[in-house]
Amino acid sequence: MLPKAYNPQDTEDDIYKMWEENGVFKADSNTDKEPFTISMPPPNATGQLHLGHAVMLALEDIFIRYARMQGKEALWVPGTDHAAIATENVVISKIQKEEGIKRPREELGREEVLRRIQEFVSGSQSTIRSQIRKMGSSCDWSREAYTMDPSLSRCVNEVFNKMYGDELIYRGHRIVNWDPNLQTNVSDDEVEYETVKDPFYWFQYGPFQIGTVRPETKFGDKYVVMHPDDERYKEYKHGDTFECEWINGKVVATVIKDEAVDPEFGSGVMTITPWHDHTDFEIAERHGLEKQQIIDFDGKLLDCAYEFAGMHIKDAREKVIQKLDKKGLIIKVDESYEHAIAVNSRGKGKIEPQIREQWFIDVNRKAIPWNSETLSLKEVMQKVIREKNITIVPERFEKTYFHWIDNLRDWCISRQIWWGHRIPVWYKGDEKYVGVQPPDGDGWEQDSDTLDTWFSSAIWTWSTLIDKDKAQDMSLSLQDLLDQSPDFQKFHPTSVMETGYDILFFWVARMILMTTYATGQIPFETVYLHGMIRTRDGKKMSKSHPETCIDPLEIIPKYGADALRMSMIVGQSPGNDQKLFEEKIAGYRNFINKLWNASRFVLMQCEDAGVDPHNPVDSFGDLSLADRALLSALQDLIDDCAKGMNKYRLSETGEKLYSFTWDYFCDWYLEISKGQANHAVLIHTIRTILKLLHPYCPFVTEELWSQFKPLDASMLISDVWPVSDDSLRDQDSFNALQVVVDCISSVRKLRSEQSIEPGKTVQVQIFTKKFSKIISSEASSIQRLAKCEISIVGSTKELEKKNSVTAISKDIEICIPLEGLIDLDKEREKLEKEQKQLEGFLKGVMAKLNNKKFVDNAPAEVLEKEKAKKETAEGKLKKISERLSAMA
RNA sequence: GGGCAAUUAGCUCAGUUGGUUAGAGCGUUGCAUUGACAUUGCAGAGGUCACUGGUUCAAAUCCAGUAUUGCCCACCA
Repeated sequence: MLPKAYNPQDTEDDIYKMWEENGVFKADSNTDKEPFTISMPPPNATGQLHLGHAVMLALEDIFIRYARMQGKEALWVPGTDHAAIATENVVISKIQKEEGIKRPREELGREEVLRRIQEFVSGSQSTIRSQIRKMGSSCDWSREAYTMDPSLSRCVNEVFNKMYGDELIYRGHRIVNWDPNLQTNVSDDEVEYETVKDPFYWFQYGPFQIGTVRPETKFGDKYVVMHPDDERYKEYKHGDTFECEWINGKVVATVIKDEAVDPEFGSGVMTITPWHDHTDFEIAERHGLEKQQIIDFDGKLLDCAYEFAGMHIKDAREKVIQKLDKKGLIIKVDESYEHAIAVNSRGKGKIEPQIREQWFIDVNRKAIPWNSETLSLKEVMQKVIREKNITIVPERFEKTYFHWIDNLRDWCISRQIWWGHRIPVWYKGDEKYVGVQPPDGDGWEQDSDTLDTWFSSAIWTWSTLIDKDKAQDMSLSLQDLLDQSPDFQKFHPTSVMETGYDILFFWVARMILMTTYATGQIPFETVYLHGMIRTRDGKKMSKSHPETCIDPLEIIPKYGADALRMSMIVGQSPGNDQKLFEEKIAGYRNFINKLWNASRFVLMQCEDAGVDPHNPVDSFGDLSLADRALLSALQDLIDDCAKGMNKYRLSETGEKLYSFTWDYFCDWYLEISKGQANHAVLIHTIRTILKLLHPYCPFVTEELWSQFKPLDASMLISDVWPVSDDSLRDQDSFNALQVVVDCISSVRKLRSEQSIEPGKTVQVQIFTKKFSKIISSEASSIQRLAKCEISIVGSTKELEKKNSVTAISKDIEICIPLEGLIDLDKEREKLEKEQKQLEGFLKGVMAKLNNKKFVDNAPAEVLEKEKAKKETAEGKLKKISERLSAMA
């Protein structure tokens, strides 16, 4: 016998082990079955699973389990990401903290640092692996991948090489977002802005007044820029020069007219620092101006600052101001100026733009053959979405996506860190070699930079499917590798890319770009974007607020993975954030337990009746009204689930399953069936519910399945998804049961209104013509559940006199009118109103159906629906007019 | 500055091409409960669907505007 309450801790690990040992997660590339593939967004190999991962794992596992039960060849590829900057950052500061080494890179050297990082990553990976298992994720561990695996690294180099060959990758001196703390540059997308308050200084610069928050960068300024249409500065011509007193003596300045200057801001004149500012850089490029480096890569001032040289910019500001003030060049200071400063999203170091030689991907060069055209990467990215080759759920993110592409600049892919894929370019003197492998001969030195971590992530859907042995054969080209990898051939393109909307740009857009370019295949059919999980106050969950922060590793032992999964799925709609708190999880724990106990009850019933719950259900025998209604509702549930799952409406489907199981099956059917159970119906229904619920809560359903599975069946995870059976559909019985339900609840209500003692049986007269048959056949159930004795009175005459629901005597006799007790005027009014509405409705539907454009364009399904609407409305209308004329 | 969204019960949220009386969970109130389950059951209270107009036989749903909140992108020295 099962224990009274479900304890997930007793079962979950064993069940996962059973699945894994039986190889049910493992997909076969050599099969005729339709493939269904998901590439798991690889967690960073830096730490622990958090709720963001948990929601991702839950969603994807539901998709995968559903597909698997539908008989598809379901493959879910797990893996981890080396997370270049994030990981290096974590390990470096760990070394600094734990070993007191101030500059680990300098002191330990490249090899040792990489070894330390690798060590850290290995530990982290095994933690993550076990955490993914805890969630019940049915991913194919035999195909586990890591962005730094040899075969994946090979793909990285192949793609780099191909792009270089197509002149889509170039090296150039550009202004980049330099982080002096981490000694690397970061991409535009990794830059965040923080609002700070800084004094805003006004200086006299020759005849002009200029404003700045950063006087410490102004040493080299020798251009003044203004808008060409600015009337105030008409007298100054582009190219005019003048001499003026500045920080370190006199300088010669040149007037530049450029439209980038906003005449409304400040005095409409500014000086520029092209080496350290994006806008200034662009202005300087346009006019061919000199660029001078003022700040070095550590954030210290260079020689051009004379007496300030070597000083950190943080300290220089005050000193520079003092000097300018002495010279009388400061006009005024605005102390409460607010502006945004750029920081690195990794580590929050302040960004100091610098000009450096970097590797870029050219997003505008037309180099990709596409049908009959040649497109740029940007255009490819736009095209696949515009032409609906990929569906984004929810759709509105398409707009955000296009907006991002419109603003997209060339992608800087080189990073000055050590952890990651080293750029596959080698130098010897002035010679340069680009290739997948190092060049032959001595004296070649590889580029010291590594690639942006998103470069390898961008090919994740397919680099993980490349045959590992084939990848060692260097004689094969990239195309050969693709052609000769069975997994790639079978499982790519993938079916769904499920991830958080926050990495739509970082990752999803780049996968579309890189994969479509490199393989000619669009990486996925659907992008499903989930929202962030927030605390009850709507704040981001972060480790700094442990009191409101929910840690899946604490929740799972307490409530079970199933409950956690359901609490994250139900109530979450794609693309929207959700608030999660413990009470909600407890609610689903209760649901799991309810399912458990319902099963326990059914098992008891079977035992009492000597029925083996493993029996096959071939026929149901005699069906009661309740049985027929239940089976009918079950068919609708099966259809709703399939529909909901196919449309990725997981929240709605989960809710339906919840309410069917609890409200209908447990609270009604099981109550009614007490004493007169149809075991075949009970077993069939439980089995169906377990199947439908399996994707949502795999552990408890698998555990219960072992109690109910037919003798020849195996594990639930690999069982077949239910299909509805129209012969079991019985709308009349379903409606009739509603009458019985109404009847019981009316009696209960009256009992409570009349304050009748709970134990006491009451007599109830039910006046009804239409439902007398149903009620008499279900009399025993009603009497038992409502604790009453009923008598059915066929005539309504007697009741009409009373004209209301009445307790004739306080505790003896109660009348329940179900029909026949009608206020004629009210009824007529109601009917007329309904008639009017229906007529209007019909008019609308007819207009649609007569509209040729609609009929021609609408999908068959929609058309059917409209026709059905029309028919039901017509039927209703007919009935109403019949009733109305009968009343008259 | 540009864009995207949200506003529904005390709280958290569903509500999909406009269609009966706007739903759920939690909380709350009353009652019940000794054989599936107190991780329970039954019943109830609680809503001007942010506001103002418009379209329609019919609007939480579509349109316009207003207010508040959140997010994304860009960024001005």
